[in-house]
Amino acid sequence: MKKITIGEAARQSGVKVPTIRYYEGIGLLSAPSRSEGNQRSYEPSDLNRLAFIRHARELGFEIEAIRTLLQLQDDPHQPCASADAIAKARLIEVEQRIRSLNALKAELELMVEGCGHGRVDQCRVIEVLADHGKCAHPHH
Amino acid sequence: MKKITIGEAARQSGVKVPTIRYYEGIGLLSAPSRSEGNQRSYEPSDLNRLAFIRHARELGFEIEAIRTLLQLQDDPHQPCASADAIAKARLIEVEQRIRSLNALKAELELMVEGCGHGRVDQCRVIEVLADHGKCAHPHH
DNA sequence: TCTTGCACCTCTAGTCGCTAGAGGATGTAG
DNA sequence: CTACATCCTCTAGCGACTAGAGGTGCAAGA
Repeated sequence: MKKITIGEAARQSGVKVPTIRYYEGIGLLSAPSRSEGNQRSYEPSDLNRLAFIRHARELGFEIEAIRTLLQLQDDPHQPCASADAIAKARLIEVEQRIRSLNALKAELELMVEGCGHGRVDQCRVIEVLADHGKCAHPHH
Repeated sequence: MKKITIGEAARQSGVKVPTIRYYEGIGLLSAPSRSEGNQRSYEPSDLNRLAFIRHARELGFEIEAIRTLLQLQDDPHQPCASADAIAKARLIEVEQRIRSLNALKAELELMVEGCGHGRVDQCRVIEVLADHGKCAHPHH
């Protein structure tokens, strides 16, 4: 149960020091106790919360979504419908993003393949950018 | 060859009015001539440039990359190696992004499937977030 | 004990690519 | 002439940090 400095918490959680302070500032993390010299001193249990946030951020959840998820975690007797809804919404976002990135990928591949490595006036990269009609799938 | 107001340019190019002014402000678009009453008045040829920018933005190119691409377009005798390099770099970015989003998608699907729609203390969504080790592929 | 040097503190400002709003001028249709 | 839409400039805000200035705390070596 020994206390941890912010630097140690950063190392163990993988969340950077200024980011931890930022999370505290926006109320995502409650303010820890302080040492005599006014330095933040964390409980080991704070690391769980930090890991939770980090993981959720890696999965692309927005801060406000994470705020809700943390509140749910704090009150385990609530129904988990909201958590489910947040995750489902995120899944749909990700699926859409993948679809649109796949379209972009196809477009970029055509551009790059079509580049004859000559001069700009024969370059398909520039040409396609200048004329959307030359896209393979012009509906992006 | 008749002149066009900013609103009309916005309608025809699909770039919003404040965004056109913003592009002018950061020097992506050269300042157009003005009417007697100080209102911007565009040439039809400005619409091409606007369309180019819009298309490049849709493909996810950053403003600085677009700035370079526009310079290349303005000087068609240059070799197109830079354009090619920019497009290739963007392609690699997109491919990486797709890979990482596919990993996220798998993760989110597991979370959502595993949610028994009961209470938070049995919810896989919360559980997985709290413990990265429960991920299917913990290397994100 | 002193000093070195890193880690910590707060605060402000910057990043990117816009977007929103205030407060006022211009242009056009009836 | 009067509405009303559109235009103008300017500043501030968004999300999620990141960077830097200017100062304090703390542990270890000489």
